[in-house]
This record gives sequence, structure tokens and C-alpha cells, in this order.
Amino acid sequence: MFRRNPSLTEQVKSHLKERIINAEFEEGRIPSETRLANELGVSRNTIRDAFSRLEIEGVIFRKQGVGTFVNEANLLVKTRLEEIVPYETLIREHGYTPSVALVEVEERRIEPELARCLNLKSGETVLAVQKLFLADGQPVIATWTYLPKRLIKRPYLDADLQAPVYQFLPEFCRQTLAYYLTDIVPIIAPAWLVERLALRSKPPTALLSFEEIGHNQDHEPVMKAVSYFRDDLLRLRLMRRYSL
Amino acid sequence: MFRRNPSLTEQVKSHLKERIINAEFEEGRIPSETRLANELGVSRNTIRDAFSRLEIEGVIFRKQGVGTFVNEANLLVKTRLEEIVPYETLIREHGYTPSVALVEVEERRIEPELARCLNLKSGETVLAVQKLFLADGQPVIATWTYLPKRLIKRPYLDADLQAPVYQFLPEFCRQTLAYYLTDIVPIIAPAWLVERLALRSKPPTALLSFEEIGHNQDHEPVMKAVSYFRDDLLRLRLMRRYSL
DNA sequence: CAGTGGTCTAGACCACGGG
DNA sequence: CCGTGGTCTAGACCACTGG
Repeated sequence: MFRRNPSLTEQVKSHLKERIINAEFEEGRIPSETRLANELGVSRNTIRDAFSRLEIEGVIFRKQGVGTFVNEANLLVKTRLEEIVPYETLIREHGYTPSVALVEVEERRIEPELARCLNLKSGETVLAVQKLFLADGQPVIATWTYLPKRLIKRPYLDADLQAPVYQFLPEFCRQTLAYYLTDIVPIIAPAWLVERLALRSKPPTALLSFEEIGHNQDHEPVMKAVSYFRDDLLRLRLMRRYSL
Repeated sequence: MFRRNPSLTEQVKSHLKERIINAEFEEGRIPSETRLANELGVSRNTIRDAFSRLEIEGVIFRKQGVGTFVNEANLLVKTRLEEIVPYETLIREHGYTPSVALVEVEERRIEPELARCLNLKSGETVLAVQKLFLADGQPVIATWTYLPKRLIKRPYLDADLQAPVYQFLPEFCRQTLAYYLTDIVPIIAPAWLVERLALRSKPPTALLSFEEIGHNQDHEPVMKAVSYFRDDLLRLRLMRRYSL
């Protein structure tokens, strides 16, 4: 039934996810682990691994002695903050058509606070990139990305900067982005943001921002990103559970 | 070496966590899975299960072909939003001594929006409870909890309401809180909050709030909670990763 | 090449929930 | 009681990394 690579577990997982999305399971009840193992021709452990991942994602839940079920509540959750997801995907999952605009690219002498975050010396320069993400043409997320000039190993075009950072970094800096450490910070929208995000409610307006330090696989900080969200259009919603 | 119950996996996990906290592993390198399995007298799968959970929590990371390591970066992260944690614990992990004050308890005729969230009829009443959490005596989190009167099966004292909701619900309502669906919303602090949280910066001040609908194990909404955070004292910081 | 983590199997027993 | 998910084992092979 399945090949190897991607792993059996991963194939079983996406197979089940598809059937869940197509609402193929009556009353949200998923067949038992033993039965699925027989049907799909894999061991029960493989089924369990796939179930575990789906459970972590919130797609299903299990009740000992009863069965495994589709988690309908999860359909309301469009965001999984623990995972890095391109903003285009986030926008699409909220039901809009995403697009990106490169607003501004400039080199800057580094500021002390940034130097501290990225372990840089005070003389260095960074590339500061401002992008704007739109949902159905409406601006919803504004981002600033700060990349130390020193890391850039190959010449690039502005168009290259329009791609997500996690694509730019390996290609032009020989760095792989492993994770962000993210601070969630509420702010009062400054004038330039009111304009950029076309905020219409009368000021002051509160906004969510993410302040993120991106780290490579050696746990060294390689970049900083700050994002501002229009929370009226893109609601950050998540599921919080006991224990898992 | 270990008894059953709690599960071997859980015991191995906390055993390792302790050794990690005590910095017993040189250069953050954790012994190989096979070696740990022999040392602790359990199967390699059990070690792997424990490792997986620690990896999800961000405590360790693994590199295929290399080894398993302590994740130092994780020490900066005090919050795991995906999990429900008592605010007292959150405050303690930020290095303060927590305390709670019950500010106000009142019964209210239900508002239309709340009725919709909790699947209530318009005639019903809810118990509205305001609490204030303090860190070293300073107010840092203000919460409102809304509980349908109808659910409360036993008489209670105000003191009972000072305990976390997930303790009150099973005891007085025969309900178990399974998860929250949480919206993260930035707001401008209204006057009562400026006073309650003793905000000193000149207004307007931006604040983070959580709007949460608590669900029981049958996925029915049973309560609503709104929390307001002083983000200057309690920073919401999290680790965002690729894929896991 | 040797050693590490990643995947998978087959089989065993336990704990829980419902009829 | 039976069927469910929860835990655990022993052993196999693969994929990757570093010397």
C-alpha cells in the first residue's frame, strides 16, 4: 500500500488527514488502531505514531477505552504559533488570497540594541528589509527583517528578498534557520504603521507585534524580524490543552 | 531501577530533566539512546519516547548521526502557550513570588455575545469573577471568569472561587476542563485597568489580552475567561520551530 | 568505518469504558 | 465481558555524521 520515504508514519498521517478533511468518518469516529494497522498493512506502532502527530496538531483526540475522534473545534484554529509558517500560508488559511510587496531595502549602521541581540560588533552594517503582506489586496502584516551584511555570501537582487527569509538564508548566506525566539508584544500603532496598514479606526489603535530572533542550527542568532499584525483581519487563535 | 506508574517514559523524562537542570551533562551532550537504555534498564523505545516529549517541550534537540543535546536557548522561554498553566506558575517561572486576590464576585444577566459563545439562552445568569494576580506584590494579571450559574451543582464560598477554575469546575460543577480556544488580542488599557494594574506609563498603554472559551471533555463550551497582562513584567516569549 | 539518531515490526500486557 | 487506547520490549534495518 505504501512506499518508504517519506516515512510510513508521515504517509499514514497525511492519508488520514485527507480522509478527515473529506469528512469520511461518520460522527467523527476514526477506526481503531488495530483495524487501521491491518487495513493499511503497517504495524500498530506506525498508526500510533501518526495518531500522536495528528493529536499534537490538534486534528484528533483519543479517549482510552473508547476510541479516536476528529477534533471539530480545531477547525476554528488557523494558527499554530509553535511552528514557523510563511505568512502567505497564514493568510490563505484565513480564507484570503495572499500577496507580498517589497516596500523598502536599505543598509544601516547597526544600532546598539540590535548588535546585542545578534552578537555583532558596533561597526557592522545590516540589511533592513520592509515587506507588506496583503490579504485580498488589503494590507494585513508589515514586517521588518534585519540581516547582518557580513553573512551575505553571494550577490542578490531585490527580487530575491521578496522570498521568505528561510529561503534567502540558505541560498545566499549558507545558513539554515532552525527556530525563532519570539516575543509577543502589544503596541500602539505609530503613524507610519497606521498609514502602511491603512488602519481606519480612530487612533490610538492597539496592534500585536512579534519580535523574533532567528537562530541557525548551531544556535547562533543570525537575524531579527519584527512583524505587525492587523488583528481585526488576522486573528491569532490557538488551542491550549492540559498535559497533551 | 524504576517502578511502573507513573509510566516508565514519564519517569525517564523527569529523571533526565532533573539531570539537565543540574547541568550534569558536559557541554550539553546527553548520552546516546542505546547507552541510556542500558544504564536505566529500559528499552530504547522508552528512552526515545521520553526524548520526544522533552524535544516537544524544547528542552533538548537531536541531530541525526551526531547525538542529543540540551537546548540552552529554551531557558529564555518562560511560556508554553500550547499548554494550560496556572498563572501562579507562570509568575513563579518569571522569578517572582505569586499571590492572588479575589476582587469581585457578582451574578449577571447574560449578555447576547456571551450567550452565543457559551450556547446559553438569553434568560440565564452567569457568575462573573474578577481576580488579580500579583508578582512580588505588584499586580501583573487581571482576569474575568464567566461561569453559567446553571452549571454550579453545589453551594460554594467566595474562597472556593480563589482557586484556579480547573479546580472549581470538577468540584462544584462536575465538569472537567479539557482545553481553551484562545484569542490573543491587543487592546488599549481602559481606565479601570490602568488603575487595577497600577500602570504608570502615560496613557494610552497597549496591553495583551487572552479571550478564552473553556471546553469540557465533550467539547461543550463551559466557561469564558478574559485575562489582561502587564507585558513589561510578564513577557510572552515562545520558541517557534520548523517541522519539529 | 563506527556510532548516532530515525523508522518499523510483532507481540505482549495493562487500564479504562461501555454494554 | 470485550474492545478500545496506553505502555513497553527486543530486535532489525536505514540514514546521516564525523573521523
